[in-house]
Amino acid sequence: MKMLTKTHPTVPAYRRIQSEIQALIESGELKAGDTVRSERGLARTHGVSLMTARHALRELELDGLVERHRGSGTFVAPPKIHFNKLVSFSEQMSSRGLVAQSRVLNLRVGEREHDIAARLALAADSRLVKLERLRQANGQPFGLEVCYFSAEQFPRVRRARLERRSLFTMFEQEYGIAFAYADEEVDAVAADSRAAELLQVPKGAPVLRIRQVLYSADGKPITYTLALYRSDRHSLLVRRFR
Amino acid sequence: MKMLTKTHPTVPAYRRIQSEIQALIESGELKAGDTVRSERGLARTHGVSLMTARHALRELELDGLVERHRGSGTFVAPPKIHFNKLVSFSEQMSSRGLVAQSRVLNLRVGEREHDIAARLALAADSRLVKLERLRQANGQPFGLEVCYFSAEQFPRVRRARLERRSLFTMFEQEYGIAFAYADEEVDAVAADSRAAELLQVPKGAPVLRIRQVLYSADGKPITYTLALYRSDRHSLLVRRFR
DNA sequence: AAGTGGTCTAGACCACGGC
DNA sequence: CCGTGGTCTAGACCACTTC
Repeated sequence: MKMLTKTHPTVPAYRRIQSEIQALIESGELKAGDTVRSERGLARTHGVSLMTARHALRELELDGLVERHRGSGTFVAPPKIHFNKLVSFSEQMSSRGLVAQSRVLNLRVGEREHDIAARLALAADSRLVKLERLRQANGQPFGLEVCYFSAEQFPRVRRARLERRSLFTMFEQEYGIAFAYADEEVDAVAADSRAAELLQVPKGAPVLRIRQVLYSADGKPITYTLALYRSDRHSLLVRRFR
Repeated sequence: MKMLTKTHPTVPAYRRIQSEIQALIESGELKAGDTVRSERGLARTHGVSLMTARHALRELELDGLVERHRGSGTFVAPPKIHFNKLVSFSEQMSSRGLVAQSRVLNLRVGEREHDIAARLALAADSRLVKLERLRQANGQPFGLEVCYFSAEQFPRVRRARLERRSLFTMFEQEYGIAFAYADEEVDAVAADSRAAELLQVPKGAPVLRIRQVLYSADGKPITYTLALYRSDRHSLLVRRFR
């Protein structure tokens, strides 16, 4: 019944313990397979009860950072490969050791396209920003992306910035929007003549089409993107469960 | 300090409480938005401590079955739409209101294909079962699937059964294998003449190619499937997070 | 046997929500 | 104000793994 020793916003004790261990793992001081201090050890040195120390380790387990084995201990989990993870184009490229580049082909403000507005849960005649970019990896054309979003809600778009920063970053920094998830519809289509030329493939070549709606943390659709990828340079990885 | 009142395998108290509430939800007795009994209420009627009742509700929350709100209570969560879920062909079809059919084009035992054996973590010269099926929906050709698995581990394959039961079911019933997840690599290719004929599309038409490795619950790869789908009749839905 | 995680108790105080 | 979930205590016994 003490409940003292806190800065006012009262970070729970189990959170502090959890963060401390998480920091050790993220800094590399604890590597995959290393044993993590036991419940009893943590309880003693942090001056908390067993249940509280246990809570901290349980949360780390739920986050996938540690594995717990009855009778033997708690261990740093092997780094997870993130499947079905939402990443920006540049993150995607750099994780494969490629240099990402983007060329803005078109940037128009004020487009009206009913079907796309509908997908973004906007009024049918809403003004949209339409941004068309050619994605390149190591200087080679890779994909063609056309992205739409509300011109009213997001008026500050500057072409120059988009050449360097991702749209992703722009939305986060300029508008404080945190993206949470994206729904993608994937199929195969034949490249039309314009796409073929830009992607440098024969007209009619099969390309991967991805139509994506990106949602913010509060569940609102923010952008709609139609993308065509050269199939020889891009394939999609999906993990399905259960 | 009692710890009595148990059948021998000792189902933990929090699990019993959890199962009981889960049953109420699954049977429809509790519907989305309904309030679930409080920690204190459950503790009293189940004769357990608050921490134990709390544990039960916490697990239900982690399973996504309930939402908890401090100060107001615990509520049945709205039913979740399962994204990136592993389902059989027939489940996939019936969820769209279509009738699934399968025609076995080929069933060969004893194939040796080094690259595929490698993907299944088998010795390079392992004997494989190769099963080729034409998938149809409402009588229309839909996709072409070639599936491989170890002939040594799974010798009991009967053509007749595969026309009706899914491979999925066969593995589960005959070998007690529970599938856990699948990794899929998706791209777009042009239909070769055989695929074009079977799928009734022009030669060279873009088709969606999915190469899938299916894993059992213990993380072992069980089957490798190469599938081609008519793009006009099938598109893949993926949800990506974060 | 010693140490670990898993379950559990019988309380407590707190912050928050709705009345 | 009262009921709710969130955090926490100072213990306990059990099942399991390692030595």
